[in-house]
Amino acid sequence: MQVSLQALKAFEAAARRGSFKLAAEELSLTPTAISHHITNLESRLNVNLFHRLGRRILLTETGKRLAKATSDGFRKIDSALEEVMKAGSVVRVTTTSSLAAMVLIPSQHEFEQANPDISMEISTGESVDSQSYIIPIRFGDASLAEDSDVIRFESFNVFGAYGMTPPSWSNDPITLFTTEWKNKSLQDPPLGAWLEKNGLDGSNIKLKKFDQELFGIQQAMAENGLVFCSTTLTKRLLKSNLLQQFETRSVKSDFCYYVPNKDSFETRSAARFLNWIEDVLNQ
Amino acid sequence: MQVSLQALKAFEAAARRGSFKLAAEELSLTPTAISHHITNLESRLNVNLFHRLGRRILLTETGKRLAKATSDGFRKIDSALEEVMKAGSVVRVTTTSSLAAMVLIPSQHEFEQANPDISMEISTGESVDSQSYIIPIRFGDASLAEDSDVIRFESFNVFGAYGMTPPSWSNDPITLFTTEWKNKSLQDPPLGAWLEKNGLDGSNIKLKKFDQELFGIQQAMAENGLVFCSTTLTKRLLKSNLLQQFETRSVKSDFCYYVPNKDSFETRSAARFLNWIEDVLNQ
DNA sequence: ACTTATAGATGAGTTTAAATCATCTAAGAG
DNA sequence: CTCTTAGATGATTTAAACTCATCTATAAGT
Repeated sequence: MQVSLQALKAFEAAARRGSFKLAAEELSLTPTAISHHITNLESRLNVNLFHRLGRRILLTETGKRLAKATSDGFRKIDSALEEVMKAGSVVRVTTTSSLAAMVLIPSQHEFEQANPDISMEISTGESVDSQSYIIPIRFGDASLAEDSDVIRFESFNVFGAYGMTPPSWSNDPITLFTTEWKNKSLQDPPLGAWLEKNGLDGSNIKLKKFDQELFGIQQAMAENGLVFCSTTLTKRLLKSNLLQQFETRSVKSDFCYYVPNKDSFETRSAARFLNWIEDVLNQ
Repeated sequence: MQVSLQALKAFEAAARRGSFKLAAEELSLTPTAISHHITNLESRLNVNLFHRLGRRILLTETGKRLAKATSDGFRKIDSALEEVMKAGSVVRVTTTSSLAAMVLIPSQHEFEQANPDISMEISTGESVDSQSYIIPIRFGDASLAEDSDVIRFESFNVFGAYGMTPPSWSNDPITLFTTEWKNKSLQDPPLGAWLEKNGLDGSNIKLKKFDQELFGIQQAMAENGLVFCSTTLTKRLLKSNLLQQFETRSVKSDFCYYVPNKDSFETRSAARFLNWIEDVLNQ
């Protein structure tokens, strides 16, 4: 034996607003609808929930008790719904500063245009958040990550400012920016492998190291030297003629970007984001 | 931007029961209805609430959170509804032992037959209950009660066992049972006024007092004497030929039965009961 | 005192959400 | 391998929810 949830919703709003008219406005209904709901509810429950005082209404004691309970109950439900709906309409990503700057932020607009019902929030760092809705894109050793969690295997190459004269790999001294990872458990970038693959002895290379690839890229763009870094991070810059690649060949590495427990995200927007970012990184 | 409350109800039941089929049974719907509700809710919220494992379902973490909130919310609402519905379908009356025994209990069945959707609960004593649903019928001085609260003005007379020889008011000694109220603030029953009205000097009357009119009535029925008491309490007994009234005339009194704040009861059943009891007492 | 405006009440008719029906798939049980 | 069963899906039906039109009784304005 049930009562109408719509009627309870109407009653709760009328109780809280003290007016059928205001309740109707709040719920986008007519005052007639509210009046019918309240009257039917009172018949159903065999009680008076409101005193009718001319054209004003006043909750009875019984009405007050029911109003408090329904208000508390609906608020609890609405709060949870809001959280779930927010999770379902916002993608929250946390990642390294370099990936954020070079890939995510520049293509955020593209994602949001393709998914108008989802917005993206990007943060950097490795803060642990209790909410399971945050998608962490981590940089690390592919051999230690689950295969299914890897979204990009990294390759490395040397890049220089657009328009600069290609370097003479065997004559003049060359300033080369590279990275010393903050995370000391990671191996160095594969510069040795790159030299070998390109048949270079590197004797004229003067290394300068930053703790973020981003900084080396910025120096290269300023024509202060060359940068040895991830092809992932430079892809967009190459297309935009802000950096150039030389005749050298990139080398694969053991580094990767991965999302721990990638398959555990339950929102539709998380799934769509992950599909999209894999496409962006690997096309 | 709303979600269907029906859908939330369906979801909560499915989450709690772990089965669309069991949820359907609980809500008197088809499993199809549950399936549609859940699917629409997931689309609306942009999340997966259940893992579908063949023909079994398993809540996701998001589903678990929403299930807890909706369960808590609906439970709060259902508890309040249950209390209100109970109040709307049960009339609780507390009154004196005499009125209960002589009027309420004997006619309870009549009330319940006339109002099949309401049941009556009768208690005695003057216990104060925090619930406002208990209707207290009190005995007292009419001059101290609100006019609108009075449901019966009391009259008194003398009664004897059915079939006994009418007494000779001036010759043989007469044992007369009367009442000494527990409530000392009340005046004695109006025996003096009755004697005067009936032109009797009462010199052959031997008074015996109980603290409840009920006891005097019982003694009179056992032919152990006569009883001077309320005409309200004896009406049914006269009709049932269990007591008889003599040629004497009843006297009005300042005593009454009243219901404090009679107009404040908000349940339909309280209203119906009060109308009914006034009819019973005054016809 | 009269007129106008307004909030709630009520019955009838319309609209839309909710539900069922029919059919299917894929698993679990015998 | 066969049968049973729980959930999925699209089409149709049903009933709840809502609006419309009209009314009443008050509150406010003149």
